[in-house]
Amino acid sequence: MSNDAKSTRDDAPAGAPKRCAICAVRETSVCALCDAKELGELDAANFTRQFAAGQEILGAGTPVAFVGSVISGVVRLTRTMADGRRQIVGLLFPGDFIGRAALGVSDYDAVAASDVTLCAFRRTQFEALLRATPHLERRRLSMTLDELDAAREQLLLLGRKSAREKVASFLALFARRLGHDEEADDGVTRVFEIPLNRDEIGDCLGLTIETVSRQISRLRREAIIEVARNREFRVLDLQALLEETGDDSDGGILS
Amino acid sequence: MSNDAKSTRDDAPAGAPKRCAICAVRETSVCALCDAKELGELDAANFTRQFAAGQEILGAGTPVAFVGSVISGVVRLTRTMADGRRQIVGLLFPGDFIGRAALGVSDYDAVAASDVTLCAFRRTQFEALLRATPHLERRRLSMTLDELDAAREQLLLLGRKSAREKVASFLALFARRLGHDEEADDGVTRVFEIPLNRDEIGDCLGLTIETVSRQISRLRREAIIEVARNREFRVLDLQALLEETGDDSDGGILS
DNA sequence: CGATATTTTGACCCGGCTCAACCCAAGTGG
DNA sequence: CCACTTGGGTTGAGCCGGGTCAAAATATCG
Repeated sequence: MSNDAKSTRDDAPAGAPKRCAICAVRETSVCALCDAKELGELDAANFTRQFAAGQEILGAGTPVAFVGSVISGVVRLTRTMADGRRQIVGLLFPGDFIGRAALGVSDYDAVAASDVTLCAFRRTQFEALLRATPHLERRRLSMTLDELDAAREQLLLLGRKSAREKVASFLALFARRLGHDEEADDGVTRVFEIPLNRDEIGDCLGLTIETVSRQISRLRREAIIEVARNREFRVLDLQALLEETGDDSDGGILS
Repeated sequence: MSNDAKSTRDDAPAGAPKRCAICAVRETSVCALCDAKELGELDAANFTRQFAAGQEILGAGTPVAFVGSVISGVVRLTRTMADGRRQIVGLLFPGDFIGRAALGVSDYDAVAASDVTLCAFRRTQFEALLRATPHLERRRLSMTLDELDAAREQLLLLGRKSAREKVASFLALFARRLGHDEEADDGVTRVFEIPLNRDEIGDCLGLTIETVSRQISRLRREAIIEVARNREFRVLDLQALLEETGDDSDGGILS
């Protein structure tokens, strides 16, 4: 249960630097457009919550007490059918916002895929802040439109891409969102860790665990990627990986 | 090209009832929360545009000159891959909003599926209105979140449902959004017209035209639906149709 | 190091795709 | 008025990509 999560509200002494000012997702989160005054109001209302990997953050059909920004870690949003079939309908990375302030319940589960730190607000309080803070609502709208675009991209993936294209697209997404470059003797290698097991990757891509595994094995055999300890990926040939996604653009991954 | 569309701006005499006040989508569109004063400002800025079935409203990668609400008809949003594979990523019904005010280009095509009437605004002007009209931005956020939910529902459909479940879900959607009841000797029949051909239905559901046709034929053989002139559907057994969708809830279709 | 969970691999199968023919309604022109 | 075309839509036959089932290999953890 989410009740196990740690909450902290360590009040900084007056005059000390505001926590918001040193926030890791200051530039990308819902408060990105806020000025110093607005930031002060948010700073007074928020609290930090920690979730361990696998812990439920919001449950489908259960009351939503809080909303907030992902500071670190990855959250997965899951829809489940009556007979157990599952689809991961969203992945939230640092800076992304979780929860719908105006609604008391959620349609899907939100689960911490890795250890997650959240900058949280009481739901009803955040709703009031939204209305009182134009920059906040504007940024929230813009982020939601981006999320909608991402979801529509995923519709194309699920509806029209082959298993190989799906897996390549998925790896390219993580390379872009979580990857960092590493110097190798034969060029640069993009390295990242996927905080999902094969089952969960399958639930993202509308594939079975076996098909995901086979496609990853094949990319590895072709020396496009390397995999260590199941979840650590190294892209040896980014160009080749992007060509396998079926997309015409690189999604902004090339610098 | 969209330039062929008819535009009208028939200025009403002062004191005459504002057009917004008698708008068919007054309660559901982006201006649903606006008060009389705000409505007056919108009324002064909007203009009506008509599009014939099949006409392009916005093209992927081309500049967006205007945004607006669908007054009547259905608009489809399409993503196309380099090799021609297509996915319909959204259907806009009366009341839905088309176009992203803050962005000058769109990622997908918007095409009139049926004859469409749009309540349009110049893009940059609407962007200014958004900022000046809190009720407008709030409603736009709420509608975008609803669209996101719908897109995620569709992710589950594309990723995890069988062809039969996909087609049943699709028909149930139109029964809910466009259907009207008709008294029959053996109970009520839900009637609607789908403004898409089999090809386009396939592009919605990630299926081929043949599979769509086979599933429709099967539902017809089982006396769950009737089809006239290819696009006119009558649901003879709504309960049975809903059971074939694979969903546990009825999506609010039952009164 | 043993125990357990996860991943990989192989063999086989089936739902939905491909390819091809046919149907049917709505023009169109002789 | 009818032959011919044209553009969906339907139906059938066969195939194949990805699912299913089973077993082996590898990680993780106490």
